Amino acid sequence: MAAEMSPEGGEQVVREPEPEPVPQRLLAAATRLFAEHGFETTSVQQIVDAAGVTKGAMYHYFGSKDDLLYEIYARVLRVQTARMEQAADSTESVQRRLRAVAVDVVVTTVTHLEDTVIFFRSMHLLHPDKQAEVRAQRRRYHERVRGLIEEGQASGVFRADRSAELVVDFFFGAVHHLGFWYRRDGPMSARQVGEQFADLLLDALRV
Amino acid sequence: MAAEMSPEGGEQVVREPEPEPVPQRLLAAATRLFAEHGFETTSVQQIVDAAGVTKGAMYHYFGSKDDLLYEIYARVLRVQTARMEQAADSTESVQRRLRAVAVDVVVTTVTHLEDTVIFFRSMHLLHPDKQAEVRAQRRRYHERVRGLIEEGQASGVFRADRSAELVVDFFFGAVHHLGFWYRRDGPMSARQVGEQFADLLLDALRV
DNA sequence: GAACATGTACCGACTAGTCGGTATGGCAGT
DNA sequence: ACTGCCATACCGACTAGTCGGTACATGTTC
Repeated sequence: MAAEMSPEGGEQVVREPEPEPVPQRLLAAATRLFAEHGFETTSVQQIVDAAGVTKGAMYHYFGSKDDLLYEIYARVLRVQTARMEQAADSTESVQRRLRAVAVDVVVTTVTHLEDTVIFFRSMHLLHPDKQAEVRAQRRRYHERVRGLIEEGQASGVFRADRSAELVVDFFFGAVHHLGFWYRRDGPMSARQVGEQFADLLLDALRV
Repeated sequence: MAAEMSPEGGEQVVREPEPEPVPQRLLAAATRLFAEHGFETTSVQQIVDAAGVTKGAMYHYFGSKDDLLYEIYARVLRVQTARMEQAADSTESVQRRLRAVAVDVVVTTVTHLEDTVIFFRSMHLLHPDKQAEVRAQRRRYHERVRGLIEEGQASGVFRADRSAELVVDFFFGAVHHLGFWYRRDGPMSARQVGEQFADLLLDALRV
């Protein structure tokens, strides 16, 4: 669509369907280009070209190039917060809940792999205030999962001689690194990777 | 040392000890600044200021700013290759060898945490040829570890219903993510983290 | 021992190009 | 008439890298 709407190609030839609103097109273009080339190797000009608008339009909706990046972070955090509430707050056993959370975070990560790549590669490029905010929200997520493990350890379901803090760091490290190697067209689906990562996590905690 | 030798400060006032050779000083400054601020947010001028030389000197030894980055990658690969040979090629049990490799890669990663941060954050900034070369060498390392796991699975020491490939991805993901959270002045030493990461890996493979 | 040639290790002024962002204005819709 | 949504033209700051130059060390010749 963006290619068809290339400014070089002249007039807008596609009439239906209704084009995506400019802010969403800008975010989609920014996401793809930041994931592929990096935030700083991507110019504003490239983003607006890919979105089929000009810089005036972009600066109408976004205060700065940095705001585009931050908006991607905000989106990731909204998704992860919503899904955490969904997976963790059930009445099932702690093992099932931990497993559900583990599978879900992998599936969500893989579903938004471009966002994941950008998220972990560009943290240092965020304004320090926003970086602190992002880290704090990540921390809360981390603590929710640690709480599940500690709950299981307290009840004897998980072995208690493993640092819950470190297990969470270990697991999330594995998940966040998916951006480096996972291929959507590879042999394993997101779900399969999620199930196996959950198995590995629960194996590590097995009594 | 670098501060004392600041160009703004005028003449070179430090006579002993013999100053580190310029190329090493440039690499040390580049490593610190790339880890702290990112490759592209760091200017050549900042690097040479920190190294106490000028850009002319830098370009005498390095063809480009990109060459500095590549040299950091080459250094990481040299270290990891040497240590792999050391840890993997013993006559001990496969469990002990896998454990030794696991501890070693964590300790090495933490010892060179700045290099790790740069390595995983800047891969996309390498020239495609060099990126392919780096990935190939990483792949060989990955396959060595997978081979250890498969050897253990074949001999019945490790459970065989876990994908060795995925276990390696899982473990290395956790290790490579250390740059995001590990603090040298934190509660755990590199060795302690290494031992616990090794425990988690071997737990996941336990029969 | 001095003079000279050469090579090395730098210095720092400079440049072309690119960048993010701004100011302004036209147009369509209400 | 006003407002929102853009496009266009332009600006100043900054960049990586180049280039002409200097200082010094070393080896050779006389």
